[in-house]
Amino acid sequence: MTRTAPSSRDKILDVAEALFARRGYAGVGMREVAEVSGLSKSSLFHHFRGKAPLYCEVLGRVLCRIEERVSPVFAAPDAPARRLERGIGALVDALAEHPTSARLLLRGLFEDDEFLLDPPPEAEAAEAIVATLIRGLETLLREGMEAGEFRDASIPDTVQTVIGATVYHFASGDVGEGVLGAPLFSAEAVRRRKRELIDLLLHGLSAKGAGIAVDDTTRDTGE
Amino acid sequence: MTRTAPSSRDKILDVAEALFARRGYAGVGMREVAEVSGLSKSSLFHHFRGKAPLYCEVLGRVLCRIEERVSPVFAAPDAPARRLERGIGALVDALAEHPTSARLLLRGLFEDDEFLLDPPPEAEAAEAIVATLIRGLETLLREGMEAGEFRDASIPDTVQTVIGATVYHFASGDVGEGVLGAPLFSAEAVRRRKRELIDLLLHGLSAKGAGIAVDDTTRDTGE
DNA sequence: TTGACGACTGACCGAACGGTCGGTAGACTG
DNA sequence: CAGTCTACCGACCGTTCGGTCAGTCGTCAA
Repeated sequence: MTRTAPSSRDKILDVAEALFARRGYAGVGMREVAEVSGLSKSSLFHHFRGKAPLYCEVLGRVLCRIEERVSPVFAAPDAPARRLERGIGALVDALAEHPTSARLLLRGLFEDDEFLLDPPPEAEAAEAIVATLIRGLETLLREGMEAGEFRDASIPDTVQTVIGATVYHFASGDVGEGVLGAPLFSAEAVRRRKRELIDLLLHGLSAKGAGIAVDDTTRDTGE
Repeated sequence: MTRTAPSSRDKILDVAEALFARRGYAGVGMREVAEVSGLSKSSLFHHFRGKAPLYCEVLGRVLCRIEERVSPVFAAPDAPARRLERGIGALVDALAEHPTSARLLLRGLFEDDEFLLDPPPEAEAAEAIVATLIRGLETLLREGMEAGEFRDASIPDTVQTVIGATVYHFASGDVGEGVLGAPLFSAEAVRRRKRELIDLLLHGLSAKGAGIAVDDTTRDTGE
C-alpha cells in the first residue's frame, strides 16, 4: 500500500469514479481511464493491481465519504425521531455533494455478482461500511419504536424504503429530471428533497394514528 | 417486423432478459446469449438487428408487463387513496412476478446514456411507457390532494419516492436479502412489502395532521 | 419440379479488451 | 559516483467483442 504523491493516483480515482458512475464496471475500459487521466495504460497497472481492485477502491472511497457524514448523526444522543431527521439530512447531503455517488452505489449493488468469485480484498472494506450504515439505521428505528415515537412497522422494510428513496432519487439521472422538471442537484432541489423525505417518514412512522384507512380486502390481489 | 414462430425469438428474449438483468448491457456478450439460447450467434442477428435493439426490446417487454397491470388501476373510478393503494399493490405484484424486472428497469435507467447518440427506434416505445406510468401516478396524487385526501406534498418528489421504494427494493439482490434476512421474492416477503409500503404512504400522505414535529432549525446543515 | 423464402450456421473481420514486460528518466542515499 | 527506488511509458500478448457474409436446409406455393 504505497502512498504515492497524491496527484496521479487520486487523479486516476477521480476519473475512474466519474466513468464507472456513468457507464458501469463492464462499460469502462482501462484505456479510457488512462486517456482521460492523462497517463498511459501501463501506469494504471503501476498504481492499481487491476481493474477490479481499482473499481473497489473507488467504491470504498464513496462509501467512506458517506459514512463520515451519516454515522456520527446516528450515534448522537438525540431522540430517535430527531436522529432520523438529521440522518436523512446528512445522507441526502452526502449523496448530493458528489453527483456520482448515488449511481456508483446503486451500480455497485448490482455488480457485486461479478466479484463473488475472486473478490479483491478492497471489496471487504466496502461491504463493512454498508453493513455499518444499515445496522445504524436499524437500531435507530428499533429504539424509536421501543420509545413509542414510531409506530410498529417492519424495520427491514423501512430500511429498504429509506435506501431506495434516497439513493435511487439521486441516481435517477434524466428520468428523475424529467419527473422533477428541473435539475436533480440544484441547492433548491436538494433542500426540497430533504424536506419531503423527512416529512413523509416522520408522518408515515408517527405512532399517533390518523392515517388513511386501508382496504384489507383488496390487498392481496395478483400473482 | 417479421413474426417468427414464437419459439426461437422468444427464447432469445427470455435468455437476454435474464442475462442483462444480472450483468447489464455492457456485461453481456452476444456469444453468451446465443450459447444459452441454444442457437448460433449469427442467428441472433437474423432475429434482431443488433445488440442495442435486442436490449431495447427486452426492456420494452418488461415495461409492457408492468403497464398492463398498473395502468388500469390508476385509471379506475375509485377514490385517490384507494387507487394509490391498489396501484402500489399492482406495481409490487408486477415487479415480484419476474425477479428480473426491477433490476432490468433500474439498469435501463442508468444505461440510456449510451443510447442517447444513435437510439434504436425500439427505445422510444419504452420511454413512452415510462412517461405514461409516471403521468398516471402524478395525476393520481394531484387528484388526491385536490380532493383533500392527501396533504400538500411535492408531487414529483413523491413519485420519485414511490419508484425508489418499489423498484429499488426488488432490485436490491443480496444487499436487500441481507437487510431482510430472508428471500426478497417469497410470497410472504412480497405480501409484507406491499403492506408496509401502503401503510407508510397512506400514513405519510394523510391530510389529517398528527405527524412528529419537525425540527426546522437543523434542516439545512451540510453542503 | 422448380423456385422463392425463412431459419439457421461456420468462418471470418477489425477493433477493443485486460494485462505483461522490458526499459527509461529523475530523485534520493550511501 | 554507484545503487536503488518510484513513476511512467511503448510495444506487445492472447482473448473476446459486435457484426458480416456466403451458403445450407426444409417448407410450401405454383
